[in-house]
Amino acid sequence: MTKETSKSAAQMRKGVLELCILRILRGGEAYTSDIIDALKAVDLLVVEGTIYPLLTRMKNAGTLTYRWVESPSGPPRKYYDMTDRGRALLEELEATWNQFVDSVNSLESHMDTTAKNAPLKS
Amino acid sequence: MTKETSKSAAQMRKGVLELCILRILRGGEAYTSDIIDALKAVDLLVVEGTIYPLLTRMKNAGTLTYRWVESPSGPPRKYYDMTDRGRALLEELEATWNQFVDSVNSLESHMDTTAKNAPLKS
DNA sequence: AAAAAGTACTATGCTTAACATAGTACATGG
DNA sequence: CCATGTACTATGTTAAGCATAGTACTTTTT
Repeated sequence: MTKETSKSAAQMRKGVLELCILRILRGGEAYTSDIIDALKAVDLLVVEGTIYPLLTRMKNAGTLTYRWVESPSGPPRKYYDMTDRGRALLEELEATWNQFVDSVNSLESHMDTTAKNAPLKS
Repeated sequence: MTKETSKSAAQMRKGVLELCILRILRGGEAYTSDIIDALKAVDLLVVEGTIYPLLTRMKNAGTLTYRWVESPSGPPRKYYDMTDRGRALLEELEATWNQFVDSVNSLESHMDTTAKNAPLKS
């Protein structure tokens, strides 16, 4: 992947991380490292620094809650879970995402949309 | 669509507009209003102000060229076309896009990834 | 018991692309 | 000749991912 496309990839990630987190949490509560690992596994995250503030934003927005759970090794963990508001948002984001993908892919086929206005070659 | 999801939609658009423009131009040269209309038709663009600077960026990056064409009504138009570099970038962005969609959608199914680390309920 | 290492979370600033809005220039029509 | 419409340009704002550094707590090591 070139420098140019990796920049595009970073931009594409914007806006879907929230959806991805909600999708992960649909399977049950998880703590930050679990979420990070799941996202990294599918190359949707580069660094931890991105996810911590996002989880805080989502918690403040009322889409997530967390509870402290003692860890077998290390400091206690925040286990996150969806709220009802989060479940509603997930549904909306699913619809938005599917629409979005359809829109982008629709540009693959009908390339005559612009042809009707094409000028004569000089 | 709520205020929250429309924000997400705006974020999702980031990074794919370049790909979309290249997809549109694959069908042949087009001028800015053609491109804007095509993008608006599939809800991938809100305002013109976004696309003009983007086309300039892409021209400066060497992925696009343009030629002036007299208009039947109004000022002359910039007709854009892909360069060889643009065609190469298009291929890369196609791959990046497909990978990206697969990644996001892969989070739909295996929701047991995190379950193995799930704590006991208190 | 003190030092070292590892884990989990927090805080600050940067970059970039979409958005918003206003403004300029040119051509046609009344 | 002025009004209207079309095409392009310019400037500033916002927001999310990225980069990096730092704090706090726990377990392990010597």
